Amino acid sequence: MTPKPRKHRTPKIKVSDSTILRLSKYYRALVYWIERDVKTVSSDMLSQHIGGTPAQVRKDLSYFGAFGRRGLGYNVADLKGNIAHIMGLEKDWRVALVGVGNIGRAMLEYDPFRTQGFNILICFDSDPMKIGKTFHGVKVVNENYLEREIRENNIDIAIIAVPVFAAQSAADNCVAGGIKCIFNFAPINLNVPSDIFVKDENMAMEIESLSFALTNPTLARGN
Amino acid sequence: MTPKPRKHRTPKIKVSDSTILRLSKYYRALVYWIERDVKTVSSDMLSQHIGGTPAQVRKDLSYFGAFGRRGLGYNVADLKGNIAHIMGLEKDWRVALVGVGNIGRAMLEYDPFRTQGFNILICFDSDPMKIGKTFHGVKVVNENYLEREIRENNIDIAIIAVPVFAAQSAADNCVAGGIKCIFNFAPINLNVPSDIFVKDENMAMEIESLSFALTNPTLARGN
DNA sequence: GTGTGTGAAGGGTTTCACAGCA
DNA sequence: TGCTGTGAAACCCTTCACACAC
Repeated sequence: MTPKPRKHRTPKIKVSDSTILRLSKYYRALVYWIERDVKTVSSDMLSQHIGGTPAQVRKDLSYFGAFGRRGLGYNVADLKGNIAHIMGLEKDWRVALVGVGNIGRAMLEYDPFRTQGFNILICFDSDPMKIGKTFHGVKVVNENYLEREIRENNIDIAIIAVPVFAAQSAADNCVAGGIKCIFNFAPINLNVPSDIFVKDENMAMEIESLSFALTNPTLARGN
Repeated sequence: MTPKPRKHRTPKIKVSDSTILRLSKYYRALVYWIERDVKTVSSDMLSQHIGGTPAQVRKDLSYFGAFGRRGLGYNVADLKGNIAHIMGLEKDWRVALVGVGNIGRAMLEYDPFRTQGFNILICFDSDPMKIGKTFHGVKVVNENYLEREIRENNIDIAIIAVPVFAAQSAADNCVAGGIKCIFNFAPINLNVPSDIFVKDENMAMEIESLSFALTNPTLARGN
């Protein structure tokens, strides 16, 4: 009768990376509809909004629970809350930025970051001209102190935005400092223990895939 | 006897996006070895360098040709040349940047871009404070002229780095101007004709997948 | 009737294992 | 012998289709 609060379940199997990325998209779509006072959505609406199929939406969600009501669809606010909880988006994360170059500074200024609980608390660089200065309210510390500062500041996520030649040792120091999660912008395969989660953001790769798509219009597929 | 020049073949089937992204990695690895005067590599070396399996390396390459020599491996310079040709990396691409905000400026300053033949020739913005100015040697033009300028400058690739609310209309104007390839940083699903290749770079999604990985250490998988 | 939740089918990518060639 | 190239097997993800709940 009354809409029961739904608890999400934990899948027995590891869930695919594409499912997780789609959950992010669903989340953004739900925020969009909340702003517009839409109360209920169907898997069909969700799929159209993000560019997918209704079956896939239902499958993705079904890994974590039964959030909808048959014949009615999903309550927008509830589903948003459930996804936020599944993905840990209500939490605040303590983030460190290693390398205050162009990409690093773009991350500092990137708003969706801050507003979603990803707080860059400390920056590192090896350039004496930058050490001691403040960028966007965050102090730049000598990269030599990476391990200690990561540990003492209880950092959850390290963003590595240094040149290739410095990336592996930066990662090593982060790991030594106890980091469990790395967001890596350097176009190199970081060697880390298997319990460390590394997410690569390799702009060069993405760009080159555009070149491939233009060169081979008949071979390339979407994303 | 003499190492014959190998021509690459065109696959009969569409090749997966992950294969293309790995070709980029192989390419980077080969450049690395050329700098170090390594003449020959095996699929095993390649796979270790980028973090994969030897079988996958061979399979990926086999879609495009037989570039190795049984019992010997691959000639580094030849393979680099072949991959460059497959991916169109010897070409120069005419790129337009739509939106000169933080991300846009980071793209302007991003070196791997320029050095690989991706030339940002023109920028667009709607901010009167920016129009007419020059960033990194590139002039900023009023976004209203997007369609015309894209056409007249024969732009191959448009980078969309505007806020969400402006992204769809920017894409529409690019398409009207004849663009075939879009690199989209706005966290929104762009609606474009099916012959337009769109590559999404959604930082928020990537970041949220880190949050998921930290929240569910046992469920998350690599990249 | 409507739209979800899900086992089963289908399709695509990765891994295996070995033939074939240097 | 050593390592590639490649069909076949295994695996994973997506799509289908329908029972079921509202």
